[in-house]
Amino acid sequence: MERSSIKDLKNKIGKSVKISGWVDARRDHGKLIFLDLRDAGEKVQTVILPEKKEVHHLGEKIRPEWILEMIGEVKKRPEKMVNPELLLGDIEIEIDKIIILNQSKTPPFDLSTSGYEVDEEIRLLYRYLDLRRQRLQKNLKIRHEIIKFIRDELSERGFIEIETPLLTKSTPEGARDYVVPSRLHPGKFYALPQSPQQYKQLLMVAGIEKYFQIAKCLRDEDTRGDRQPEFTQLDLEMSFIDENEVMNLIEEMMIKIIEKFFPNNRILKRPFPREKYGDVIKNHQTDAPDIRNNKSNNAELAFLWVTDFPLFEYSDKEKRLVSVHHPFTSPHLDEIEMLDKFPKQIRARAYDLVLNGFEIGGGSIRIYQRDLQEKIFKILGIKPKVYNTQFGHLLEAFEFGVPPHGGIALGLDRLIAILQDEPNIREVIAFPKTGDGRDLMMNAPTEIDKEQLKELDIEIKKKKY
RNA sequence: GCGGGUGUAGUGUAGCCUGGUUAACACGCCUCCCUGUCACGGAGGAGAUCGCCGGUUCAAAUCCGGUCGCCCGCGCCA
Repeated sequence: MERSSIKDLKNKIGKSVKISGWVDARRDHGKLIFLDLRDAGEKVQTVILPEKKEVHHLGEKIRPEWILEMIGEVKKRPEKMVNPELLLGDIEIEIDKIIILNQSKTPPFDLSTSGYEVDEEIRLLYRYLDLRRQRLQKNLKIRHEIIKFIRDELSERGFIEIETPLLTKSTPEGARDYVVPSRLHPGKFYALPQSPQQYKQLLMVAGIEKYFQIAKCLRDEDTRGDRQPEFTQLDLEMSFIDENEVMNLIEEMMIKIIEKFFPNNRILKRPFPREKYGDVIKNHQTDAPDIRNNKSNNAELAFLWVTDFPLFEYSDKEKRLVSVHHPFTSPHLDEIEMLDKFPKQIRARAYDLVLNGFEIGGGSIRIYQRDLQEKIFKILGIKPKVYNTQFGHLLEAFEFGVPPHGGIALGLDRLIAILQDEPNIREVIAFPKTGDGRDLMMNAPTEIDKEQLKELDIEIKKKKY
């Protein structure tokens, strides 16, 4: 007999079915035993009658989270016993046969709750159990659906998804890199990408015109509720466009996603308001303002485009000008001649998308002329020898017919967390890391053995731990 | 690195301010009873050296000092 999915049982009244899954709850009335069986997030009540002696005997020792295969008849419940609270509350399965596929220890915490009340450390240690809870199953499912929608939508619009390397080159600008030692090149290191920025620009040089990727990005910085060492971005880039086309595309997609998956949420303003950085700071004292009328109403979605960021800002730490966005961001064309004299006054062709006080994405129109790119590096205090070593590939590429281009990256974890009304992005990531970047379940990071170190020609200086 | 919060059975909490018998409650777990429950119900039971180290005291979960873990924020995050 073929296994039936619990969600399909409603159409099989009167039929004998085979179901399998986890025991969600057990109510033993002595003679009558009820077992709720769960598969793929759906539950159904099964009844074991006392006259089925052998099955009844098994039923007495079955416990929550055991895995059963059950054969029984799908029955419509008598009027009085219908439970209107449950999706399948008007049917039940009268069990003829049970095979215990596996037993389970008592879980270390309650799986039937939202889970917010449980210490997160133990949830992460047993993440495979934590993920059984309904709330997290839903989060992973909606995440999948949103990402699928994005893929379909962009594909229809002529974008193609292209994978870019994870093992790449460390660059000094921006966040701290995660580095990977090279075995074949002792003493040299790859870096894991903070974003596919340079690759996607090089794809524009390659004539791809419309690229996107659901991309893992890695940054070795301290975490926050909305920051993880590795996270997922919708990364996209287009040729022959301006900032309006990028913003309009994203805006249309956002609206579609919310209408399709979150019909009960209300978008505060459509089209999304666009405000210049200077005005945003003046009016809200932050570059990611929450412009909701009622800031505790999470069903209200207040999108805001922040535009016209400054191109540079002075870094006290580095004692030099640094890029506000990144060094590939194009300045406003009519301000280029001011670059030498008043660099801090130059505005960037950059834009951020803010949702309810969180930056959920940022992008820009890029530089596509070698001269201008070199000039920017110089203003940033990077010497030609250095930028030629670090960015020479990009500069050289710019000499081979580069289309004007630009794009954006959207933080999908943040977006989904906000839409799902979760307090942090860990709730929408299957296997998140702790505040100090550990995976408790896998127990990573770990030391590696001497042989591995030797192959990599690496020595650990001194153990401080 | 800095600031704030927090740590008591498997889980979630109370008790701490104002030191004083067997550290309480809920859920879970175990045993028994129960033919209509659906977070079933009833009876009984096991389970905690109160994060760790030290101090004060006749006496410390409680007061004091130190230390560690976790969470949130700041720095940092092109």
